[in-house]
Amino acid sequence: MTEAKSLRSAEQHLAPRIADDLRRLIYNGEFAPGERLNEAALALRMGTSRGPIREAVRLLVGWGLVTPVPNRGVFVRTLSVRQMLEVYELRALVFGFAAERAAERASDADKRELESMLLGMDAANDENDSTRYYELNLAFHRRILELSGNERAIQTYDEYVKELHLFRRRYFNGPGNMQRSNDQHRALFEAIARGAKARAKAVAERHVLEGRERLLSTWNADVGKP
Amino acid sequence: MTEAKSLRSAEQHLAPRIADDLRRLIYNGEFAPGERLNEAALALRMGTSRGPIREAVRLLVGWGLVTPVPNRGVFVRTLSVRQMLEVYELRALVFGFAAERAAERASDADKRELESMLLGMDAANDENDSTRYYELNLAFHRRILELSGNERAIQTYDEYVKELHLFRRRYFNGPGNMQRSNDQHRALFEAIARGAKARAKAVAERHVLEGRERLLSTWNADVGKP
DNA sequence: CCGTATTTGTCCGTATGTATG
DNA sequence: ACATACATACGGACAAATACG
Repeated sequence: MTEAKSLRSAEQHLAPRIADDLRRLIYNGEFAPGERLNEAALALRMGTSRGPIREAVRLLVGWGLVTPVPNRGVFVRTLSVRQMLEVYELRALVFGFAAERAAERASDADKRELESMLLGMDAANDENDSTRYYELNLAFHRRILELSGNERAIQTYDEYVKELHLFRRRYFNGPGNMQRSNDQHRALFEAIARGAKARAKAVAERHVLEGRERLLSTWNADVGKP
Repeated sequence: MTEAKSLRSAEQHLAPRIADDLRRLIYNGEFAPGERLNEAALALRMGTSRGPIREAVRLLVGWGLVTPVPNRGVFVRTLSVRQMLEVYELRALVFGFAAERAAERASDADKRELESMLLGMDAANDENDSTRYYELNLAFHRRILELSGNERAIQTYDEYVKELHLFRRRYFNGPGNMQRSNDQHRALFEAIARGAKARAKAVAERHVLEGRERLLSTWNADVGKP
């Protein structure tokens, strides 16, 4: 439902907000991969005209969530397994880089913050609260990216995560992997905490790549769509 | 001058072409960093209305060449030295990754192609043809990216190169560095040719990072703008 | 193979917000 | 502080192209 607009005037810059709404709708599966987005229908749904819709859609194109086809419209992007593997490789690369830098740069306060996130994930794990675990997991990774001190790296990483999100919803991590994933988080934290940059980098890369392997095997068990 | 459009009708999909024209204009310095892009003026210049201009500008935003300011318009992005250093680090990372993969995957034909590019750069160097050297240099790097077999890596790399282009025009490589740069190319080629992936990765990373250092020292000698 | 319907691409008028005198 | 100028944001209409029957 996405609370529709009620204010009539003083409502400017609709496009970015509409783009964010659309992003959420795509993540939630309301618009399935491969589906076409109808400008007029979206305009009606969002209670606006086609202008802001078009701009919002262009933003989604820039984010890689939809692909435009001339004179046909835009389609929710379908990430092939091959493409997903590619993005995972790059995500591993950037995350490894960030972890290496974080090991060099993290302050004591930063380390305490990371540890508290770790504890939170432990708790979420015990309570089998996969949603909360997922959120904390995202925040943990992002914090490490921030600690790299490289703003552009954060941006790149976010792009990858956004794209993988298209897949992650379908092939979700089972609860069994949650514990294992968090063990790796702890190993990564300890490497960062003691400034072992080479190990931090290796552990971080491996962590992402193992996530990739899990998803891949889940998919292989499925023999789902290409 | 960028040959203006002459065809009047049957010309559709203006936005992507306009965006590409604008990209060239920015690269050529016609629009200086920090300068504001006026929609109406651009529409007049391109011989179209403001609609396609708006969309083209949004594409530029997605490419990171311009930054939008609410109710103020878009401005040609000014890459700070810090930002440039960040992008260089990431470019080095991706290039190192690609070189490692290329060392594993390059066929004999691929290797011959790389070597011919190398010879072309030698020739351009001898003739002091920096424009041709620059083109071949770009193609050489790009070919290695392609050999990585990771399409998304190519895309990411292209993004970085586009952004750095904003800077490269001002702080251009002197001819003295051309020889040294090509020596590194040769070392990289040899590592790829004999499948030494670890060395290929290291050489590739160092190559980009040394380019970064050169640019940095050029800038330090300048004490130019932030 | 052709006509029709639907959808995207384009254009321009109007409103709103910011900066400048 | 106020008025004016100016640029973008939005809305709706027209034109072109594709898909379908």
